[in-house]
Amino acid sequence: MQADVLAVLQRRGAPMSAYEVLDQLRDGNPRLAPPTIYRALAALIESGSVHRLESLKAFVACRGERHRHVPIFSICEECGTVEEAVSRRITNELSRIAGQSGFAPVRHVIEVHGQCARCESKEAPA
Amino acid sequence: MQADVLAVLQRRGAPMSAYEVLDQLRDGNPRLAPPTIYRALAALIESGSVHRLESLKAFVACRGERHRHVPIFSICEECGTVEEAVSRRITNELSRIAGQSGFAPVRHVIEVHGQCARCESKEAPA
DNA sequence: GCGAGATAAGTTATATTATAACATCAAATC
DNA sequence: GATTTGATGTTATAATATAACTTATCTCGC
Repeated sequence: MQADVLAVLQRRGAPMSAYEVLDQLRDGNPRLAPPTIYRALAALIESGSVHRLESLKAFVACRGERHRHVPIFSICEECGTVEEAVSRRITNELSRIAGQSGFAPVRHVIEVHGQCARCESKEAPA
Repeated sequence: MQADVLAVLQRRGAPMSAYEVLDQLRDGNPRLAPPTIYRALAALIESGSVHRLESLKAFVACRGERHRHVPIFSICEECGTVEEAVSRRITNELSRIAGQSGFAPVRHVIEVHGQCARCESKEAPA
């Protein structure tokens, strides 16, 4: 099931809601129910193969290295495209800030909303 | 209504779901319905007085400067405490990364989950 | 083989979060 | 006082997510 869910997300290459994934997989398995999908997603997230985009309530296949990185997502509000980046500097700086108050980070959520280059140039073509 | 909602969030000083806010305000106004709360929250977020913690699906009164800052939230998964911080370095670095791909940021979501100093020391007291 | 334990998936029901769509009301303006 | 405007009320429902229990499958030791 995890493989199926991951395959759907990878084929799409863009964020999908859990229910979109569900609908896809129901084509081949009409009795599929939400818990099955959510469990597969939880396992995939645990293993780092999938990320949840908190601010979109959506899921996307990981496109960076699969472990121990802090992904930074750029989310275009026009076309929905999502880019995944990594930055040691950001990671370090977040650790530093956390350290100041003795906070022990376990998980980072970094999501930047805006407009990608493509959509920007379309909108303000001057 | 915005004032009422903000007051509830400030009194609590911790994240609350929209429905928790709703329940509070229903004490004085039993017919209150979700859209009213969500509308007030939307306006407060727009004005910067309230933030939505995406990864908690919850809302919190702003405790930083009210405008034009990029808040960084530390969320303790033990006790639920949330700290709000600001870092020019992070903001700058995110701009730099965005700039590389021509992405124009509009809104940043930075949330760090982990354990606060207090809960950490309680848990591993050696 | 076969039973015990572990893991994943199925199933049913429901909880939680959020919004659409339309109605009402009150103040501001003319 | 009619009219527009903006906030709120009201009803209904959409979208997201999980609880709780059941069933199937696998594997390991015997």
